[in-house]
Amino acid sequence: MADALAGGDLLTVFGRCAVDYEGRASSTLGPGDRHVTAKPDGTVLVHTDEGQQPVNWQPPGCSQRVERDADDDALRLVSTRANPDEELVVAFESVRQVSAFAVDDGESLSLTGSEADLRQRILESPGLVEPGFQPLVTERRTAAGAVDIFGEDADGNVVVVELKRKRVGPDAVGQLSRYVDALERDLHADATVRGILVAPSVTERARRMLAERGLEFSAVEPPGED
Amino acid sequence: MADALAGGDLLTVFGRCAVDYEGRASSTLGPGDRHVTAKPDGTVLVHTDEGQQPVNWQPPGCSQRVERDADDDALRLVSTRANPDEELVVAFESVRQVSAFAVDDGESLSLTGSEADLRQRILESPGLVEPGFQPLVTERRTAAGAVDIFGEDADGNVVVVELKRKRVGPDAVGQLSRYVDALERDLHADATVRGILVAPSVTERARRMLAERGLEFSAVEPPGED
DNA sequence: GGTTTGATGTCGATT
DNA sequence: AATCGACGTCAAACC
Repeated sequence: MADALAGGDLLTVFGRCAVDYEGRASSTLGPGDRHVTAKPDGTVLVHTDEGQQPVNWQPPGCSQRVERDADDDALRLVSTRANPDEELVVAFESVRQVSAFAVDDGESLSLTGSEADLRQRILESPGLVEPGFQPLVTERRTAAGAVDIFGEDADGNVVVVELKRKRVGPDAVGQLSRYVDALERDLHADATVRGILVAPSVTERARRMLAERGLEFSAVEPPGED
Repeated sequence: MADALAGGDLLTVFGRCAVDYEGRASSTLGPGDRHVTAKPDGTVLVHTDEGQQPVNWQPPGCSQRVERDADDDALRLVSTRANPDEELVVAFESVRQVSAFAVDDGESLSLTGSEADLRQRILESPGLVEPGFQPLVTERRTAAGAVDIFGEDADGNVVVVELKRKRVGPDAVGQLSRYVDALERDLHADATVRGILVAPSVTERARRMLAERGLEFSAVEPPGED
């Protein structure tokens, strides 16, 4: 088992265990049946029978080792990392299955429908934002961070576009607002800066917040399957 | 295997497979060795040998079924859900291991060091924010959302406190800023509203943004292990 | 290594 | 069912 850990295999253990974590936060989990995965990149995942997220975990890059208790011969998986200093201990009281798999996987995921795809769509058809909109730069830096699309409208006004791939809430309004404020500062007071939130839809509270700040919304869907 | 899916077991399959997903976004993944988990609550996880996150997944509540191809006898795991309409298909070309586990887990995770723990600490020792601070309400509603702690300072000014358990960036400043703006509206212009961001530390950009908006920062650590 | 932001984020609470 | 904000968020891009 220690060989598998050292040899680049993906290791899985199913059994009854208790889990302790100490690091950015602290947690304890009493005994129960769980599925534990230790990946060759240092990742550790502890899964119960419910939920998409692991109940405990350790990120890639961690050091992992298997210990066997001198007294009761019980199995323990210990994973540690520095910066931040964190430790995860999975203490098994019984083990039902241990497996080691050699993994051959050369393929990587191809995904469409992301914000990057929406940006591409806007750059190809700027009129989707509004007639006459002209993109000038993407990722333009401001004192408040990088603007998704920086451009100008049909009248030559500066336009800041913030993109979201799905329905937006107050957080996106805050983001757009920060960028508009920062640009008005950067460009002094000589230019009108319009802020347009581009997303499939907007929540009611976000719509009110946009109105209060003089910001706008334009409905555009991210590209679907092609 | 279909029995295990129906019977409340946790099912795992390791083998060479291709994965297709279509829903909020779309993805394809060519053939490779992966570890697939199907939980009795409807969760599906597809893990490669790298990374903490699954390369593909389906959330709890999905309907899952196992199909065997009439022609080549190949195994397929199909998971679907409505609202949003999503489908995940894992098509195996070879299987190295199939396991089904009955899971007995009555314990739940106990975690300390969360934002809720930080709030508790502040309510017990309000002076940590600043001398004379008096909490009045938690989760006070405003037009922009609920404020973490609403209170007043030694001079009777209204104080809005936004809590974060770790170092904060621009997003937290935007959040606090929205709450202060909303409260100044709600309470008309007759009161001074102070906004204080309470967290272990702040990034440089966030510090500048606080200063620009007349907001404040107070360094408080979340409670560690007890 | 720190900072900033996107994500098929997920998850829980509340309306 | 929709909304909102926390999360040991994770992960990537940029500096």
